[in-house]
Amino acid sequence: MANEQNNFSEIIAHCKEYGYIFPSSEIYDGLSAVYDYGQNGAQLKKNIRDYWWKSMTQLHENIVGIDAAIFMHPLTWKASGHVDNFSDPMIDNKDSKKRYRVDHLIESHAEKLAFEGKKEEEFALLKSMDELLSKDDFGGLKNLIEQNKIKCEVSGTANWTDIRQFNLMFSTEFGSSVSGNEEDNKVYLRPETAQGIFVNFLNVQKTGRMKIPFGIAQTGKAFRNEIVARQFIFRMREFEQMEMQFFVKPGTEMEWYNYWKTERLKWHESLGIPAEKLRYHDHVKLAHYANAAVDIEFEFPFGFKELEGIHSRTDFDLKQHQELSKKKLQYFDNDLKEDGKPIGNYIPYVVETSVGLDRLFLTVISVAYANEKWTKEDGTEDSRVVLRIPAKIAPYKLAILPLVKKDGLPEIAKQLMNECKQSFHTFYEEKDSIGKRYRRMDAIGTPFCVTIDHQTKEDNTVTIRYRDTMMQERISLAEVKSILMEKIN
RNA sequence: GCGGAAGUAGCUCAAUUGGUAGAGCGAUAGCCUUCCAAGCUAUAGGUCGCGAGUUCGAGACUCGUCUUCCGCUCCA
Repeated sequence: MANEQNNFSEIIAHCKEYGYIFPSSEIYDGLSAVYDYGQNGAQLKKNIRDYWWKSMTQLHENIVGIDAAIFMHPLTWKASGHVDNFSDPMIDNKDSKKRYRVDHLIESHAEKLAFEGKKEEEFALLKSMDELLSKDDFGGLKNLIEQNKIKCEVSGTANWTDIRQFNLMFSTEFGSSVSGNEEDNKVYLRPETAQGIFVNFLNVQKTGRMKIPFGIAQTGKAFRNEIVARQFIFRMREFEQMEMQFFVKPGTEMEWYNYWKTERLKWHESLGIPAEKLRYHDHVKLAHYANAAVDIEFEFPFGFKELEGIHSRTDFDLKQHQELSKKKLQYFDNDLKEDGKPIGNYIPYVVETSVGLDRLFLTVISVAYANEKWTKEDGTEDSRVVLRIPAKIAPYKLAILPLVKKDGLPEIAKQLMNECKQSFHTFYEEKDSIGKRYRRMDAIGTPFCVTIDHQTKEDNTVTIRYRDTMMQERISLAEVKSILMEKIN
């Protein structure tokens, strides 16, 4: 356990040291639970995102991608339940440090009153609570708690903090003109990308002439005000999701749920994530919108945690949006029933796959990172830190290294670089000994190095060196590009 | 938010009882040319997290503050 913790700090340090991830606004001491991706991190993140996008849209002809705005009409979040379900007032007991939802605390006291036969007091308490809650009168609620001498079950004291509201969503002001009422201008930064897909369901279905079943994919930033946000990029306030909502005929949702459940696990394995580090975790307690839900969990250095969620969301979202927008969000199914007539209108059911891009990034890095030590043939110790990132998503695909920086070797190397850089990301380096340069490429996860030496000038061959095995072999200079193209696809 | 620990160069860490900051690695430039880090030379880089106080004098002592890490609390 201590070892794993250690390993995790090593990974975090490595990410910073080699341009993968920096704490946000670091020169100002950072901003809690916000991180920036550096030169190598941004490239890796983009490669993962592209890989996902391609596997969703290009490899499934019935899935298309969109890019909806982060700002959405405020009613969106009323419809989704985010406004009402996730902004409960909370209160802490100063002695036990235990935190309660204010309504839960008062309700459990009311139950106690009922148990004692004090029906009238119970009724009065609940009535005043509802009134105060609807007015957001936190001072009044605290008075109510104090008047009723409601105590913490753990500490047994009535030593309470002030009531505070924890909002899941970030809000900001919309429009440059200021109305008298702040609420009029209030918009939220989306806490999930899914709603951008739901509100565009009809636009995409009609303009793309999509037939059910079909999917809409999207990647993008989302924002959540987590109460506690730690564990590096695992839980951030600003993060990126990769979501696909799959619209199906009601009654067929379990079939598709199971399809995506296996499909998504296979996809993660295709990224080189070992099967034994992945597992399903079925939700027993379901969210208000779902009739089935499973997480794909990955064994992070700090334990098995959610990487991707697959939810059968029923017709909850479309139905809600239909109700609040007063627009019909239905699909006319022209497939024929047994009686020869079309099936007709219905609100589709939705199966969602939703993976955190940052979590996937951390997964890839966790799997890739290795601090290796071994004994050389002459008996001395040797070591290296290597990121075994799969070639298809590695930031740099190839490093081109002249063995020495004279005798015309850099010229040959640069010519090769010009030939390759249109096709894939290459890195050129002529400083320091060749071994040191190999180590540097290991540390940032470059899968292949090609070294130009004096023999190159004689027979047009170069050494290709493999990051994972440290093996090397001679190949033709002319074939470098085509060999690389083959290896990274 | 609470409790504990820690903040000195890019990284890892030093600096005797308070006397105006050092090393290794790394980086940069040059030398050497050698297919798996740790050869030679030179250079750069720190108002010791920030603010105040005590003192002739503070990296060190006191208070405050910020940040990070660990634990608890919360998490659709």
